[in-house]
Amino acid sequence: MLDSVTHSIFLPNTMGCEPLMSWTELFGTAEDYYPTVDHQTGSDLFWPSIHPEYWSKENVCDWLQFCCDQYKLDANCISFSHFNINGLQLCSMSQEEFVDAAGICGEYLYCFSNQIKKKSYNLFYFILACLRAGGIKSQECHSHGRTSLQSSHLWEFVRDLLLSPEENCGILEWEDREQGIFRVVKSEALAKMWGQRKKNDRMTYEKLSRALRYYYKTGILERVDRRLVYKFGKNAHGWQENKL
DNA sequence: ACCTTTTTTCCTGATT
DNA sequence: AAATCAGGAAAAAAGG
Repeated sequence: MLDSVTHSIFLPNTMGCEPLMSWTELFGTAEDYYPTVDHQTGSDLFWPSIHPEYWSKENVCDWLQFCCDQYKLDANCISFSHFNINGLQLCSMSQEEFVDAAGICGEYLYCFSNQIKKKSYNLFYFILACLRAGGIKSQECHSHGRTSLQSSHLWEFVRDLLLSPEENCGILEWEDREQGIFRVVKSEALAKMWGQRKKNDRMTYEKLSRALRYYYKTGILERVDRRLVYKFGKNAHGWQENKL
């Protein structure tokens, strides 16, 4: 039910970004659903609970992740590096800049960012409710203080690591940026990090690489005959420098 | 409850 | 010799 409704926010009429009016109409007040929502819990700053202008980079990431998840935006058309910014910067982005950074998704993101800038506490509450209903996922994302987007698949994890120098710390390295060829520099570290992500402390590079080999079949990766070297295949997206 | 896809685990054997 | 690569098989986890 949430899905159908929320979709209608984003996939409707043209480019126009008219404000969302009907939250209470649709859902009742947020309090009806989450009477105990506390929008300034001690430890973690939930991004929905603070005005976007005050968001940290992490908050922006979480917001982006939320949008992708909740509105089924294709993360592949989003240039993550463009969103390595804080809330103030996010708020000052024009529609053109959103489109630059995220193609067609940028229009929706622009739309949504406008909504949250506007004020609409009901909207904040609604988002918070979605996050909580969606369970641990987004919260974990927070508690681990991740600065990159969570992605469920191994190849996306690898890709995002490749794309975020901060977290990468020399674990992966581009061999040929244009062709999507990369090398695993620290195999054990990679396995450990993937294990962390999956909450599996028994992960090893042996096992991780088995999973990577399965990608050859699906065209996510292509075989490179060098040890510890892989190449993104035609079915992998979002790794190119100038994507869209 | 069921089904599909992805990932994990384990293994045998080859290669570097 | 120690890592890595190759996949088959099967089980578990995830997602729908």
